[in-house]
Order: sequence, then structure tokens, then C-alpha cells
Amino acid sequence: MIVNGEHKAYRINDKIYHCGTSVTMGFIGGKWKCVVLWYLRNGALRFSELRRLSPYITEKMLSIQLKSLEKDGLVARTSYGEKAPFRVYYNLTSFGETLIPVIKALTDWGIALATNKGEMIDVDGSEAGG
Amino acid sequence: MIVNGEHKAYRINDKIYHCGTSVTMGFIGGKWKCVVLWYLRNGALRFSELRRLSPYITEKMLSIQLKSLEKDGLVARTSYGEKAPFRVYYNLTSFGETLIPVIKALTDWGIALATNKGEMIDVDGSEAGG
DNA sequence: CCGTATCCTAAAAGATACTG
DNA sequence: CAGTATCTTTTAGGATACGG
Repeated sequence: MIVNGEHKAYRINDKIYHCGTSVTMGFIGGKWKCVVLWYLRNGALRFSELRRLSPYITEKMLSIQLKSLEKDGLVARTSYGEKAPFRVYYNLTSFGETLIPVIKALTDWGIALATNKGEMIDVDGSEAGG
Repeated sequence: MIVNGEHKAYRINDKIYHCGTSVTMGFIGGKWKCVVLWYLRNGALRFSELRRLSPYITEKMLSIQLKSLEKDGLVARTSYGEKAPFRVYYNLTSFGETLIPVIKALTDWGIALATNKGEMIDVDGSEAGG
């Protein structure tokens, strides 16, 4: 970013960002974070529920993303039970909720494009047996 | 994405996306595409102008991103001159312009966070020399 | 001026098996 | 149920040199 002819940047928690877009992408970039945040927009979900809603994310990736989102303060984790099987819920923090309008803009644009220029298809052989 | 208990997906130009967010991220994901699109929001810019505005992108990466944005129909390339030095301008297409409100949402969120929780710093020794 | 070509590293993501 | 651990593949990104 250039301000009055000088190169400037933002520093947040010792990370350097060269423009506002990069800041946001640092929080929601990658393949899965937006997806997870979007699924949490209506309330807490369990690990297994997120897995079912997003069947193409592996357990490992979901775990990594949730940890990262928690570390960034976007998501909170609550665990119930003394021993397995545990019940673990994830929900947006108030900070995380501030991202929902942003992700809604992303999602709406994608759905509009898919509606106009794409088509909806079945996956996982859900045609069979139906 | 799950519709009536069945897994569905979008297909756009033979690419498969499992939710609306993923569609948009396919177009603007990565480190640089949003940045480039954002700089083009007010009109055409030359390759070298984009380089100056975004000094941390290498020529190779800028070239790759512009090619990709052009292929996706978000950006148009216009070249003037018979032989070197050429003048090459990049501008948003009308399709690309539909992304500007989305990227504005991203950018505004990042700037708001930087303003509240971060600080602006000088880079490249621009302090030296006054 | 506007890029390509080549080589390289690092980060992201995926497959699979396993555990308290 | 809610994850870890390990290994492998894929993709993104960067450094540098060169070309029309």
C-alpha cells in the first residue's frame, strides 16, 4: 500500500500485511475456512456435524482449520463429557460473526454465478436408490 | 452442499464446486488476485503500474495472476505498439466489476481490523531521507 | 517495457491408519 | 466421538536470469 508516496503496511500480532485485502485473506484464505465459518453462521455445530455437512474435507483438515480459527479468535470450542465419547461444539465468537456479512457476499456471488453459468449436479451416487 | 438429504455440487466450465463460497474462492483465492482486482477498480493500469502499486509481487506472479484473471473473464488485456517497448493495459471486464463489491467487503473488514488491533508501519526504509 | 524460462522451497492439502 | 500421526502428493509462491 502506498500513502503519500511511501510504502506502508499493517502489522497485526506481529504479522505484516501489505493491504486490507491481505489481512482478511490471512483469516479466511485457503480452501476450507470460509466454508466452516459459513456453516457455523446459524449456531454451534459438533465436529461430526461439520464433517457431514462438508463431506469432502478430511478429519485432519477440519481439525487443522478449527484449531486455526480458534487461535485467531473467530471460533470457540466447548467440550462436554468426562471421557469418550465426548461432545464438542464449535461456535462463532462475536469477532467471528463480524465476518459473516463478508462471507455472505462471497457466497452470494458464487451462487449467482453457478445459477447463471453452471448447473447443479448430484455427487456420491445419490441418484442410485433415489 | 446438501439439498433434501442429497449431496449436490455446482459444475461451472467443467469444474466442480461443493458450495457457493468455493466458487468465489476459485476465482479470487490465493495471495494476489484480490489485490490485483482491487487496484484495477478505478480503471485500466499498465503492467508496470501494477508492479509499482504492489511491490512485493514478482513479475512472474503478476504475469501468472493476470493470465488467470484474463482466462476467467475478469480482466481484459489491451496492447499498443508494433514492437518493444509495448504499452499493455489491463482493465476489469463487466464480469470482473461484479466482484468489486465482494472485494470491497473483504478490504473494508481488513482495514477495520488493522485500524482497531494493528498499526501502520513504514517499509522499505522509506523513513530514511525524510 | 512486458513479459518467459528455469529452478527451487515452502505451504497446503490428501490418504490412510490409529487412539483415548 | 473427536480427534492425531505419518506419509505422500500437489500447488503456490519466490529468486533469478534472460528474451522480443
